[in-house]
Amino acid sequence: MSIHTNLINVIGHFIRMDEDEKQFISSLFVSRQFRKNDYFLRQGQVCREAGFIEKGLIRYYSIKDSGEELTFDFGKENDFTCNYESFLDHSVSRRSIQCIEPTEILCASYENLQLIYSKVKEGEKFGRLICEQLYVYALKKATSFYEDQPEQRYLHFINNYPDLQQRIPQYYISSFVGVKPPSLSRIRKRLAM
Amino acid sequence: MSIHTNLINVIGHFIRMDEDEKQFISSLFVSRQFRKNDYFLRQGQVCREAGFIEKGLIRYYSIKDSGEELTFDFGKENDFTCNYESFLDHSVSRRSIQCIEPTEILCASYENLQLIYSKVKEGEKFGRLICEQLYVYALKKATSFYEDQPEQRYLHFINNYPDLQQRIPQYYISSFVGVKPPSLSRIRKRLAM
DNA sequence: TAGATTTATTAACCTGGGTGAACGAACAGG
DNA sequence: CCTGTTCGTTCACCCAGGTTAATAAATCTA
Repeated sequence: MSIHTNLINVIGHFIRMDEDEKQFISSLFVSRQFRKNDYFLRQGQVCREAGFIEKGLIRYYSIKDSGEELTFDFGKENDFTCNYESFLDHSVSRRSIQCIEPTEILCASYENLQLIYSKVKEGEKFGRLICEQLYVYALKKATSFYEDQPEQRYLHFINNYPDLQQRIPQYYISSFVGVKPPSLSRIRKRLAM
Repeated sequence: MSIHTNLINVIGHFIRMDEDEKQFISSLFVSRQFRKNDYFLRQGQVCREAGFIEKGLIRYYSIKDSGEELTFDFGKENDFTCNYESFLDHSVSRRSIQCIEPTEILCASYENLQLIYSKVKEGEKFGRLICEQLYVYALKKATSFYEDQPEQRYLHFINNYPDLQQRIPQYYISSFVGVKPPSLSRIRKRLAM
């Protein structure tokens, strides 16, 4: 019986598991393939699965009242993904999760996730640590809008994700940074000089 | 033996407790009095207590490299408070929590909080729900910088906290909204017309 | 209460991002 | 290989917020 090595390694950064538990956790995830532009989650749906990105690249976005698309995050290999709020309380998602490359995601249903929490020794701890990590990340994101200019946010992006810069269209990046495409062009021009 | 009524009521919004548990939880919190401008937590310290604001008003702020003070949140009666990151892993806090009114805070040490998690039936659930609430709030905050103009963020502030507007100096509010005081003045002038 | 300090507003000027449009490059599909 | 589309950049113009400084109002405090 095969095991999802990357997934187990990443979970291993959070908690300790014995071999049976690794096998058990692995068995709760099923691999799904997505083509470019396919959706892992669509606005208006309820997020019923949590995912682990085995390969590929996704973006999180929402649509403003004005109709404007807003890309506020990306996910790549070895990242977890879901709309956490929607996943937790089965509320309708206001955000979409779209693959911007051919992507393989290991998916676990809400019920299977609960099995990890209840059956695995440190399962509850895993859930809490994931939530704490999400919180710290969201807080950092909010803080960057207080503390940094768009130029600095762009620099953070290319420093934190040097590989992603090549794989993501500029207009997704500009949205992520919080400016419009012409402005990101100007920033890039300034930095190049 | 007296019970912290407000505290227990607020916790009651998250979990169910029997009378013994209410009494037990109450006993883990000790009341502390703060004068205006006193600190619940100073930048550079480790946050060793979580608090419940019984009465008064606090602000969260950090200092930018430039020396500029940045007020990014407020807390008022019936809110919980701490620097969650620092509290959880005993890391040094980069943020300060200061009372901007005479304030009474019911305080529980890290160890006492762990007692709630371990001894109270739904204690773990309480911890998780608090974390989820923090996450959702931080995410909303980040989102508001993507979606809203300063004017809209100011309007959200006065709609969400109509009572606080009178109790907080303008230059804290302007910082919270993400603009400088002259700009908030202009926004207020625009709105008044 | 008077004087000192802090806070809020206003003005003038500057800067950086938004907007709409044009252009060229890259790309996809037939 | 050509053609239509998409994407990134650039331009000109506009506008909102930043900056600095002056002033007015509110608050402390002795």
